[in-house]
Amino acid sequence: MDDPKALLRAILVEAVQRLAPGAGGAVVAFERPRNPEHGDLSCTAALTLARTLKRSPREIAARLLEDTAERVAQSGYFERPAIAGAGFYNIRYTAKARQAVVARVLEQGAAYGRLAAREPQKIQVEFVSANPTGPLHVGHGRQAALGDAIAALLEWQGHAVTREFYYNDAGAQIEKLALSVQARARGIRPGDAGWPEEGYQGEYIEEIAREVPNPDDLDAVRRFAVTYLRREQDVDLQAFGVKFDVYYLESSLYTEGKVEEAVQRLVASGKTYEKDGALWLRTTDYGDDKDRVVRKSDGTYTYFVPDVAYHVTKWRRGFAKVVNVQGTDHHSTITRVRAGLQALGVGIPRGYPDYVLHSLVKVMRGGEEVKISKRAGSYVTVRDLIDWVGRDAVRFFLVSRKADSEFVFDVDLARKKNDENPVYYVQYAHARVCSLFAQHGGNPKDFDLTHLSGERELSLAGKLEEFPELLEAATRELAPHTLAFYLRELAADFHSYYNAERILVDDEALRAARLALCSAVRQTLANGLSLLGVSAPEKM
RNA sequence: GCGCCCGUAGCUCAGCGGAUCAGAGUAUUGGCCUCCGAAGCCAAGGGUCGUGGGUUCGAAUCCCGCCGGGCGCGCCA
Repeated sequence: MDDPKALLRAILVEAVQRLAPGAGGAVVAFERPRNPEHGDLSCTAALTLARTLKRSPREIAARLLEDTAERVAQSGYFERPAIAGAGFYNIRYTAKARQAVVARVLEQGAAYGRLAAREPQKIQVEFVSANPTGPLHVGHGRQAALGDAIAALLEWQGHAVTREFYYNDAGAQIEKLALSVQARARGIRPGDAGWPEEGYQGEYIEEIAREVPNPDDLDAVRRFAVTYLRREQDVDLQAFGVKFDVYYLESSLYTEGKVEEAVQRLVASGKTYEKDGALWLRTTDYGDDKDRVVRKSDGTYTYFVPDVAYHVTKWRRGFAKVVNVQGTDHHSTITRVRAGLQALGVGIPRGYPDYVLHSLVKVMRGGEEVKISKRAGSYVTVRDLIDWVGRDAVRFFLVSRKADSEFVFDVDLARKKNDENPVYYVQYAHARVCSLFAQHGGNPKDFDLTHLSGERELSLAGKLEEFPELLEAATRELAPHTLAFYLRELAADFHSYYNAERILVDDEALRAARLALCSAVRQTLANGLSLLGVSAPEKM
């Protein structure tokens, strides 16, 4: 089946090139007018061209219209276009085009919205990357929800995606963990004499301490504690429905000589210098506000070095694009890591890697902020959230906001099993369609979509048509929250339609066509929810 | 003090490569089930888009100042 929008674009690009021979096809851009009176698509080419052509947008639009109106209308997919406002070229889909959308969704099924990438890339998304020093906190939850959704979106655009978890299994934090567990095993409690400096105080330390077989062997304690907490994090991630392809150990960067190699390359690049007994890198040459220490005067490396070495492995492993999902508190590392990669001079692109930084999550319950949990002490855990509101609500809520906005997680709202809760609202739309099938006796097999002629059903079909391009934009912006908003809107349109029109009418042909539309809605909801890692229940 | 991010309806937030951008949900108020799940729908009220300038034919959107909030600013990781 041909793609109406691609056809429209081709016609307009051709006309634009006649009008402005130098202009690229990129000026043919479409907007989705909010006001339905302005049609389904609005081409802004005339506005964009006004400056270079030095003519009024309306005049250019009129020329475009004259040149293309006939062909556009003849396609059968669009009404005759019209010029409006400052010079917008407005297009409305015909009933035939909308009916075709329903057919397309049903034909493609679980693949509706997927794209066969024109240029498939090997892409890595690194997220969570929590050190094994305690249970995952809500910030990790936000990263897990965000990162997994971004990875899924990239896969849907046809890319080969690796989900990766990087963790520090050897540094000072781990040492502190081992000392804390050891102290606790010897009966020393936080605040007592002999309690390690800045030791971990959560109750989980006590649990580990109770089970550690040989408290006097610090190495053994360290290994035991790390294994214990890694296992616990895995259980939580599994409960959250997130699965990683690769767990990358920081220690391997040392044992495999990658850290040493990175340092040697940096020195060879001529971008380093010695000062005060330490080795520095001129990161200021790459936009950093101060130079950074590579090797401390005591001979050990700063964390910056393994960080750079780690990103070199990403590049060497063939990841053309890397997305790191982290909290905004890691902001300063961006410039530093990129500068380090540039200084190596191994051909890594300037903006490598990409970052998605998210702000804090504030958990509210009973009108008050929750700041502590029994198990972890000073913070709320992912496990707490899942226990309180269920996995679906946690995942949907955590991706339903722009990453860089602070997020207030309203536990009471997420617990509600009614219309106030957006997760249930969307899932309910899905279950409602399933319930229609149950009453009808299954999914309709034979249907004639030309019976879909009402304004409401055609507009609902139009909403389905937006899905693929919405996913494309969400992926480009690395912004899964737009998908959460879309699903809410689609559910709203469906509920509205359902209340206005009876689906299971006596007229068999009409009934079959309407059920086919509902089926397409269900499919689209299910596809969108699965991208967010949220279930699409048939009954609730 | 410096850097980055944020400030949109009572509340939680979309919109920010300029034009067709004042939006959604929720809360409040009033309607809709003898009929497909009312876990739903329809409608009303509610904002000089933090503030003061600037650029433009046009600014919530771009630029600058200020106010308010968040996060960074180690030879810590």
